Amino acid sequence: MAEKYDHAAIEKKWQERWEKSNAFAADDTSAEPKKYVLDMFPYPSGEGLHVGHPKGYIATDIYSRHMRMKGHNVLHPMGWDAFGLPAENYALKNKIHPRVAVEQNIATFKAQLAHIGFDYDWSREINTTDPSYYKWTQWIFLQLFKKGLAFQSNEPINWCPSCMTGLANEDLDGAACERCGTVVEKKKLPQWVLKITAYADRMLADLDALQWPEHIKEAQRNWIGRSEGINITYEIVDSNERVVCFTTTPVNFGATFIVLAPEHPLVFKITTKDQSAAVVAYVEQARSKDAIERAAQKEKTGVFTGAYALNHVTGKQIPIWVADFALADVGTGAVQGCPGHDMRDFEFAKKYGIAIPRVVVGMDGNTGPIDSPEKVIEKGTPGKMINSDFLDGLEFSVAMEKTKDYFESKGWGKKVVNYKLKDWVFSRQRYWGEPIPIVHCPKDGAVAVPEKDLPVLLPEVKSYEPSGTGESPLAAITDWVNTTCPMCGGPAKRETNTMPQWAGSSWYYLRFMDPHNDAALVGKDKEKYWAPVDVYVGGDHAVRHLIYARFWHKFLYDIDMVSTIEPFARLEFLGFILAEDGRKMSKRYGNVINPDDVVKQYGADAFRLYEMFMGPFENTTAWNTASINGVSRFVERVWRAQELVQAEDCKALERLLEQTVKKIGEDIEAFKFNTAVSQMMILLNAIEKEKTVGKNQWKKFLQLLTPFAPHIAHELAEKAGWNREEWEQWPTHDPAKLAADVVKIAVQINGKVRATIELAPDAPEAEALMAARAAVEKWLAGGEKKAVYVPGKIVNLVVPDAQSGRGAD
RNA sequence: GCCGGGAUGGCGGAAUUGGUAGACGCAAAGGACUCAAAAUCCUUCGACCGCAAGGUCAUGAGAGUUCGAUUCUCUCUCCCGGCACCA
Repeated sequence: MAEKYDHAAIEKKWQERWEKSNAFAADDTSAEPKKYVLDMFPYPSGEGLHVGHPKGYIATDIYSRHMRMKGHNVLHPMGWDAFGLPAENYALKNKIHPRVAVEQNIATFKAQLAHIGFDYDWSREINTTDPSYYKWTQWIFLQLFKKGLAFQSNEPINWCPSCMTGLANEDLDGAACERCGTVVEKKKLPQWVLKITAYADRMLADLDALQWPEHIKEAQRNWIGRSEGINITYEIVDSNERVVCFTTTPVNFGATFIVLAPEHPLVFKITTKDQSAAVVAYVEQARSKDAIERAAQKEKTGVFTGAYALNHVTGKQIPIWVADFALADVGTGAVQGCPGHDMRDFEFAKKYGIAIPRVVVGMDGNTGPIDSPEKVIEKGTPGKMINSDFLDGLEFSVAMEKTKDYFESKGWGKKVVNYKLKDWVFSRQRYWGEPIPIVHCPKDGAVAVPEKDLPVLLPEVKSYEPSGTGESPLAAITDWVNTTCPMCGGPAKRETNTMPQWAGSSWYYLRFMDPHNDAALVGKDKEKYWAPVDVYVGGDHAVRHLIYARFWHKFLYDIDMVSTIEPFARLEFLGFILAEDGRKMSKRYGNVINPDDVVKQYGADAFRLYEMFMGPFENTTAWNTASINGVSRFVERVWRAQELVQAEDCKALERLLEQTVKKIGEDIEAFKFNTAVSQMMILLNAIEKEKTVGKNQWKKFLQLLTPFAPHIAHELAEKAGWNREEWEQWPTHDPAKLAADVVKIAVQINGKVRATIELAPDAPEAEALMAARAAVEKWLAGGEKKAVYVPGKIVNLVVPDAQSGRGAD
């Protein structure tokens, strides 16, 4: 009897050995095919890792170990995304400097990871808060600035009164701060903004070719929110002003009013004296509500400005209203109301007694007045134009295109593409971030810090609490703020805002290719060798990180820093692990499971196998401690099976082994780890049943097991006496050995299985039918109408209905 | 409301993409070993009828296509995710 498997000792032994031999260092020049396998790097929080975090890391570890065994040169690195609010808030709460907090948290995370036996190349470890790293984050900002893609703005931005900082649209959950749930306010602050919208079209178009999950691509498409339409310019009657309305559906023969958002700059310019008091009051009350309150209103409200615009095609004067259902930051902030053909416009017109003409006849053929919501024919539904002069009889959608052309030819409008995506508000009024490398000079304005002076170091400071005034805490450090202008040498002040948490993670995958380069963010040779990331694994971040990184990458491509148009060729989405109670794992609920405890009790190999065996990789699944027993038993049984190894191959195992080699290779490639694990269990079950396994067969089995359970596999291989070259390679399967001599074939009567027979997989039809009929004789008394034979699969005999239902009774 | 993804035993989930539904595992029940327990091993394990042989029903619901549907088509219900007074 072999001794009981001592996972603690054996796992420690191999982890130390791998670390000492630097076993997983990537080679920048190898001629072997390269694979860059990357996890979304973690944010080292104060809570430490819970069992959900390593799930993705285990998957990439399996994938990359598998690739190494197949002879690939693999880059599988790890690093830390450590700037931003969570670290700063943690530091404030615990009264330690964020730098110290981050150091401690990283140490914790790293120790936890070490126990799981990952194959990271730690020589490439990076940390976004390291000056040698953020030097290049700042460098990218400067390039954006030089190309006019980073600019200053005074537009009102989202301000979280609780986090005391401005936020990008991507940082919102609806109208609330994604971090703390506080409803954001609009605040006018001088901001740095990145022109991500300049890349909207390319980010949209290039999605198609990516090997990404459909729901992520869809989320990005929704977020970019492209819509084609036309900006129509209306003359305002008795005024020199004009109002521009954006519409995708110019049903202009039916346009009977215009609505301005309360914040629209024209509101007070065009409001007549009589209406002034009402408009002022309306705008006041609209401003007092936040976006959520406004959207929650059941009824449309609005007030007439007293002004009219001229409808180009009907020649009629149409009233201009102010209403809060028009949103200042959507389109042009002004909408033309076509109440017969838009539900929202209909409600508004109905309430305020505005004309509702019909200009489209829908499928119901109804040509009467549109007097109830059901009769509204909205865009996207089929219909024909009516009461529309030269458009009459045309299909709705065709007429819209024709209208756009017509308006453009008349100079009344201009076709435009509108995006929901807004430019990236890039300033944060907080301490723990990359300083924005800009100097403000009274003479030269905003001046880039010369590249040779990078990084602009984040100054050490005693008090880094947010001021809440819209000024960064850095503004209080006068000897840091006061500097000289790089252009004129005169006195100037540093930019005191910092970059958002998402800056450092927008390009980190490039730094892993060349982490110690002091002359460039990534050397061209290294970039060409490694790019793009072959497989990127992570959850969440469907929009923010993945859209920001794609934006920066495309910009770096444009300035010839990278050679691919997309950073991540393939993305595998990771389903979360919930707590046993079905809730999110959180310190707050006290339901967190620490991987350290699981590894201690069951071992890293069992832990790894369990997380992969839980279900499909992309599924969200609840942790179930009882279920670990299964994989834990599996590990113990593997250990015991070494006693069954004999010199001679076991014939009975041959075909199953071939199938297993094939299946596990395919499953790893496809990220179907759950079925791969189950296949190994099937093979082990067979080995135990046969009570013997050939030494060569055992070797193959261990090779298949290595990516999943590397510790025990290495230990058993060592005990069997194989050296590294001999066994650290992926087994191949022989397709000829996959085919069976005889297969079980189901015999169906009218699609119901009545018997099984054994046949050669390529048995001729006559033979198959004869055997089948013999097996189900009693069902054929009423005759046979038809026979279907699919070799190797099935025989189906069709009999008259009366015979199909009953058996012998 | 629009878009994307789902729904299979007590539970997690399989099913070669139209061919024996429930692989593999958990939990549960019975048995062996043991003074006992743990561990291990053996057996049972979708529902219903039946002593059994066997049969009937069954992949969210309902229709359809097909010799044959968890898989394809349509309608509906519910769940998860993205967007949303988006003009």
